Amino acid sequence: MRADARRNYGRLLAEAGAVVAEQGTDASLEEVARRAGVGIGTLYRHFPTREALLEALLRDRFDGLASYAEDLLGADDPFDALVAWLRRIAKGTVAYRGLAQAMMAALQDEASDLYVSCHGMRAGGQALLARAQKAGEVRPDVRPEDVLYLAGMVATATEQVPGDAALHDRLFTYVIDGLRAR
Amino acid sequence: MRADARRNYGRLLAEAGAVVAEQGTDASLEEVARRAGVGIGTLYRHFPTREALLEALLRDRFDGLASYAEDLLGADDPFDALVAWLRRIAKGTVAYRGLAQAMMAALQDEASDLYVSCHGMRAGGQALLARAQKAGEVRPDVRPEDVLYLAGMVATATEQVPGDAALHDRLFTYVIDGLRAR
DNA sequence: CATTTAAACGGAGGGGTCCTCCGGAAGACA
DNA sequence: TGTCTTCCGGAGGACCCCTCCGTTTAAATG
Repeated sequence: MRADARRNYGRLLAEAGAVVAEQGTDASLEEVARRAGVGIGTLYRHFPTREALLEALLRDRFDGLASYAEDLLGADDPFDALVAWLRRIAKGTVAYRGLAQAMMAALQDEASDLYVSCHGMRAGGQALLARAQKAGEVRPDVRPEDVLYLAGMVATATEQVPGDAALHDRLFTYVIDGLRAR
Repeated sequence: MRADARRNYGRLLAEAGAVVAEQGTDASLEEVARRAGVGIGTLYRHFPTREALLEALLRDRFDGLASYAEDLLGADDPFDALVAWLRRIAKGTVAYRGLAQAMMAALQDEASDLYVSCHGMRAGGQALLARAQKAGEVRPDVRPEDVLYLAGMVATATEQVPGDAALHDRLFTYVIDGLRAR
């Protein structure tokens, strides 16, 4: 990779982080390129698609969630472990407005950059869920995808009502209680 | 209202219904005008904002949900009544892709066309919830807005995964069970 | 009918965005 | 220093949003 290419890649990623944090996942890519002091063509060469850019932006986060899941597999209470993991997902997903949507869409498109990139995270969640089910704490009919959708759903609602943290907590609580085996 | 104005209003509304059904709530308004055989200026005169158009499109649906709630107030089981109402909301919201989002956003903007227009529906839902809570079937900490957000959340997930009706049902079930008083 | 008038129409136009494509710039390596 | 290959930049075509205003036309009036 040539020196200028590497430099531009870094600048683009940094500015993309800022712009997407401000404007959400469908921010203007031309503005990202402008702020990075780079031509729009350069942006498209490094990130052929909006999703590719998003994926680069999220890779670390996915890895963090994967290793967090591994840590939690050693926790005492399987249910609390799952809940803690989901809470972190739901909180983190709010970082970029529109991200929850994008994630839910990606979850059903196995060829998408995002789907592939979050594989480790998915596996971690699956393990946490299986453990909690085996312990009889989570209803047995819950599928692995379900918990991710639930987290995405809560995150979506939270995005729409950014001010109301109490609402977010209540919604999260309902969903978690709905998961619990009776 | 002049005859041509009334005619154009009707055409615009009809085509808007079709286009939004196809493309979702952020469909091209220029295409709506084109299909209606009307200038773009005419569209903006009748519907100054995208939300105004959406509101006109949804008014009947809101009224239907309001009167459905009234009917259900006479049903035997308060919990089942609430669930039936929510199920109908969640199903209906999927008619237009992006609608659940728009509704959740509108719910916190009391000045928005959508917020005002769905007042009757909100009141109906509030009554159903209060009855179910008084009967001790729904946890007491649930606020009136919460149930609408929950319906919107499920609808959002369903929009993202249009094919999987079973997923939709599962998610709906979790959320409903989370609402139930233990 | 003919005329007038005010409501309604239409679409050009300025400002954005997306994405492609290719001539030109500039690293890298000899 | 010169060559070669990679990389850059931004013009350009297509689309969309929304406003503004000259023109058309329904409808009321004489």
